[in-house]
Amino acid sequence: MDAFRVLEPDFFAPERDTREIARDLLGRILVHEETAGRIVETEAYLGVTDRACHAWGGKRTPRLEPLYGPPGHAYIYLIYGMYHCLNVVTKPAGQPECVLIRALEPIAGLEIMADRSGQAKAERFCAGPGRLCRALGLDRSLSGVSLLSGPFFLSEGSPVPGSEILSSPRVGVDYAGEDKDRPWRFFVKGSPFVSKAPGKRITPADW
DNA sequence: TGTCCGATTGGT
DNA sequence: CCAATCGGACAG
Repeated sequence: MDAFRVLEPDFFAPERDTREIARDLLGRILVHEETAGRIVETEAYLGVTDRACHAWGGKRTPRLEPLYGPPGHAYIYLIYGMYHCLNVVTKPAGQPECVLIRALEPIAGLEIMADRSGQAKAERFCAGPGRLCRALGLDRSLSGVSLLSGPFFLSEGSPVPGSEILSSPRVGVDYAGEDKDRPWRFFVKGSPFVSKAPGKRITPADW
């Protein structure tokens, strides 16, 4: 894992839009101990004004504290009593915006991922937010930790050019009213590792 | 303390 | 299409 160079802190410069960061995270590497994967799918959650965001309306609870913390840290929560979802906090403390990591292309520790995921094909190991957390061994005990150092971190990898990025509405946010259709899901065009086949509402990767 | 629900997944 | 499964949020 030493071969991976950790992402520089200025990746999370205050002036960067969370959607820009969501796109720039594509192609980067997520490492946890002996496993690693290339990010191929993300979603942006824009804080207090975004009905799909956990912090909508300024909601703040113990579980959400990491989301209100410094950028470059993880916000991990348990969903449906059995799966975990990993988010990367994108803005300075007090500004609860983040990027949900939805799929990875496995690149290290494939045997471990296969065992943990119970999946037969590598394309499925990390295809979905719950699956990738299971494959990398991530759970809420890691919520709040920095992703810029330590055994759990983000590495530079190679950013994906805009021409190779597509966007669509976010998945599973029908409860978000007027915000449910915002095209803030980003994924690598043609990647067989994304969580689901691109739907019909694909748009250019803009906002 | 009691009830309700979910940024998912896997099986029917 | 639907059940699994439980922590967290909130009402009382």
